[in-house]
Parts: sequence; C-alpha cells; structure tokens
Amino acid sequence: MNTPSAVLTRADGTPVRVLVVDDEPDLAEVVTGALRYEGWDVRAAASADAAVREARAFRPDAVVLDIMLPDRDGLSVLRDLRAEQPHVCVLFLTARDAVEDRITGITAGGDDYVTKPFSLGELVARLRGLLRRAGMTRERATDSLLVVGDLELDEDAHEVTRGGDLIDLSPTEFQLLRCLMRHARQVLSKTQLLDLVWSYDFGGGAHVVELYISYLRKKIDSGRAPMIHTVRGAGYVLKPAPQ
Amino acid sequence: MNTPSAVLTRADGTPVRVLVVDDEPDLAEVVTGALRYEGWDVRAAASADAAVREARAFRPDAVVLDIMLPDRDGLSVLRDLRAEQPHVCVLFLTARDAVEDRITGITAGGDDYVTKPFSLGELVARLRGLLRRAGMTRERATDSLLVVGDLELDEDAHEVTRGGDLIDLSPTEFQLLRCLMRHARQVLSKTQLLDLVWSYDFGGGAHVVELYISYLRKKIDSGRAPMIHTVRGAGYVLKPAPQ
DNA sequence: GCGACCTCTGAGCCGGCTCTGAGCCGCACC
DNA sequence: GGTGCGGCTCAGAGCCGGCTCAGAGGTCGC
Repeated sequence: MNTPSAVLTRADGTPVRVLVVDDEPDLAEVVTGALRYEGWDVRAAASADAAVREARAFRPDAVVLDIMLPDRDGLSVLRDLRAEQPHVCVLFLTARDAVEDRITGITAGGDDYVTKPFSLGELVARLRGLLRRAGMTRERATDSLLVVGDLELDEDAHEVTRGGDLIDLSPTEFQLLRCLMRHARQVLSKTQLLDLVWSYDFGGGAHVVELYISYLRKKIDSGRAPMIHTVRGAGYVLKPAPQ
Repeated sequence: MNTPSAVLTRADGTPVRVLVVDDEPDLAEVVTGALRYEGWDVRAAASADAAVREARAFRPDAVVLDIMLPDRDGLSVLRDLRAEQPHVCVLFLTARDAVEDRITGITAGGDDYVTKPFSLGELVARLRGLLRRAGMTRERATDSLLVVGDLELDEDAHEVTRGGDLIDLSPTEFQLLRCLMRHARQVLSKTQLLDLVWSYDFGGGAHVVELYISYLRKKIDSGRAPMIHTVRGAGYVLKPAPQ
C-alpha cells in the first residue's frame, strides 16, 4: 500500500526496526502486522525478560511496550532498555483507567503512549512522530505535513487547511482524513478504513465509515470541487480536485 | 493461457507459490484451478494443521485461507504461519455474515479477505494486489495499471480512461473490463467470463455477459474505433484499435 | 451537576445497479 | 430466399448500497 519511497527508513537507508512487547497474542499479531505493513522491520516479545533479551540482539529504533506485563512492570523494562540503548524511542500501551501520573513523567522525556483500546492508524502515526522527532530517520521535520491538492494536514499541529482556510475536525474525522491522505489516489474499502481508524475492539459495522465520510465531505468538500469520491462496491478515494 | 510475460513471478523468476486451505473439496478445486490458470504454483490443504505443515515444506508466497476450518480458528493459523514466515500474504475466505468479528484489523496488516460467494476474477485480483504490494514479485508498484492501446485501467484507484477521458463504470462492468484487459488479444468465451466475473453460485445464464458487453461498448467504444470484438460462436476479444 | 461536543445506532430514502424477458437483427446454412 | 440460431438492445422490476437525519448515550470541561 505504501510506495517504496514512503517507507520510513533510518539514516543508513535500512528499514526502521521496531520491537513489539505484549503478552496478548492476538493484539501482538495485529500490531506487528500493521507495523510490518509500513515496511518496517518488526520483532515481537511476549514478556519483559524476552523484551530485554530481544532488544539486546535486535537493537531496535523503537519499542512498543505494553505497561501491563505478566512478569514485570513496564517502567522497569524502560529503565533496562535505556541502560543499554539510551536513545531508543518508546511508545507505551496502557489501559485507559490506569494511572496517568506515572506516564506523564515519561512523555516529558520524549516518549509517548496510547491508551487501550487504540486504533492502528493512531499507533502508527504516533510511532512515526516519535521516530521523526528523535531524528532517527531520513524524513525532515517538515514531513509531518501531508499535502493533496490544496488540502493540507499537519500531523504534529493537528491542523487541517483547504485552500488556506482552517478546517476544524473532530478526532475521528482527523484520523479518517489522515488515513485517506496517506493513501491518496487509492481506493480504500470501508473495512480497511474501519481497521485503521477505529479501535480494534470496535463492535459495530462499516456504517460508521459512511457517516464520517459524510461529515468530512461537509467540512472539506462543501462548496468546492469534491476531493472525496465514492467508488460503489469498493470504497472511497481521495484525489486532488481537477482545476 | 496467459502470455508468459503476464505471469506474475517471484524475484528469482520462478512462478508465485500459493497454498489454498479449504475443507470443501469442490470449492478448493475451483480456486486451485483458477490460480493454476494464472500460471502459479499451487498446493492445497484441507485443515489448519495440514496447512501449517504444508506451508513449512512448500514455503508459499501467499495463502488463501478459509476462516471456517473444522479444527482451528483462522487467526491462530495466521499466527502460526507468520511465526515461521513473517512476510507471507494471507487472503481470507469468509461467509458474508461472519465478517466483522474475528478478523478485525487484518486489512491494516496488509492482508485481505473476500466474502463468499466470491468471483474467481475478484479472488485473483485481490491476490495479485497483495503480492504486488508486498513487493514479492517482479512487478513494480506502477503495475497496478493495465494498458491496452489507449485504454487504461488502474486497479488501485479503480479508474478507467480511454484516450485520457475518464470513464465511469459500475462494479460488474469494471470487473468484466479488467478481465478482458488481462487477457487482451485472446478470445474469452461467455462461459469463461461468467466463471471469472460472476460469483460461483450465480444461477443465471450467459445472457448477462452479452448484456454487460453491450454496456461496456457504450461506455468504451461509442464514437471511437471499437476495441471489443465479437467472435461469433466463440466469445469476445479486446484488442487495441488500429490507428 | 450541567451543557457542549462527540460518537454511534437505527430508520428511511434515493438512485443506480443487476438481472429477466421479449423482440429485433443479421449471419449462415439450407 | 427462407429459416433458425446467435447475438444485440430495450424496458422494467426488484434489490442493494450508500447517504442523511434524528436521537440516544457517553465523555469532558466548566
């Protein structure tokens, strides 16, 4: 789905390395798959000890780390990781109701976290942001900007403009648009959008996607040449409006 | 039946390898036949355990996997397959009403699924898409574009143009044209088209094919040199119009 | 505790798509 | 030239996919 040029790479041109640490096999599988699909080099570990061992051998650029592990606390794993690789980026996975004060200290150090249940698109975007800000990749700071035609989306500032006009979007609308923009000129099925934008435990059907597409159209396309197109029986595409 | 140049091959030039996993012998037979017709190297397995065993020996590039297997769940099979071959592509087969649960998130990982009853052309197209995007073949990313004369069909964007003019097609028209273009300069019988474009449980006769050919002609050939030709008693061919 | 916003469900509507049937045309073989 | 078959096209019925609206429930901030 990504064109090769869009793959985030390290300074030396090899794919970014990510270690996924989670003890739930299904979740680990889905996350691993999504990151691999980004073109990254991914390995998985199911416990804290395995994570430390794997990190030593694999030397990842980033670690996706579940805070609730069977054997040890995530924060102690962080200390172990940092002891050997001070510059590794860490993205924590945490339950919503879990204490946030422990985490807030972390984010000050440049790391980030997402709360369960999360969406895969969000996870990938956060990870990309971490890596980019850590200067670990070939992308420049300005590459937080997605551009399709006269439509611009700034992933860092969470800002969207069309033809220079600022457009206010809700969180879900923003994620949906980001997803469409990252795959511009390419039909995405409702299921794909559901899998990327909505959290993995979402029980509902693809109807929500239609609904949010209609919201987006109102905010982005209304009164202008449409950019969001329906492909009946297939899904939706975002394309620059022809002049 | 394909011209050799059209056969999708791995990087080393050997045919793509596909493992078909389904416990219904009839369906497995049909699918296996269709994939062999593409020039691919196909093997079959009738259970999850057999699939994992076969995959170990056969080392397929892609797996067509029925989600409803007698012995095990589809997602757990996926895990087992990925554990040994992290980059194998998986196309799930699933009943229409059984979608939604159990396989959420898989399209975000680059895998895909088709719902029963499906058409063989659809199955093949999805599989080709998976393999192409996984970079497992000689084709480049740009090869989502089919070109015959001044007629172009972009499988990713679901876009068709003739002489630069955008042509709007319904889902069935699109599939039919894709099928004709993939077998350009080659007579396809109405039965073949029926088998490829319509789902395998379609009850009607070949008359629909005539009907849809006439729709296509109106949209593609009208006012220009015709590209779709009738071969009386044999079927239809798509050829570049002579200048 | 209240209000604003966001998210999702359900229902209804509309349009277009798909397929059936019938009639017509023309080629081909008597 | 007649007849029959294969193919083409039109018209219409039914259905399905997608869009929108209205409203319930939840969350967050004040």
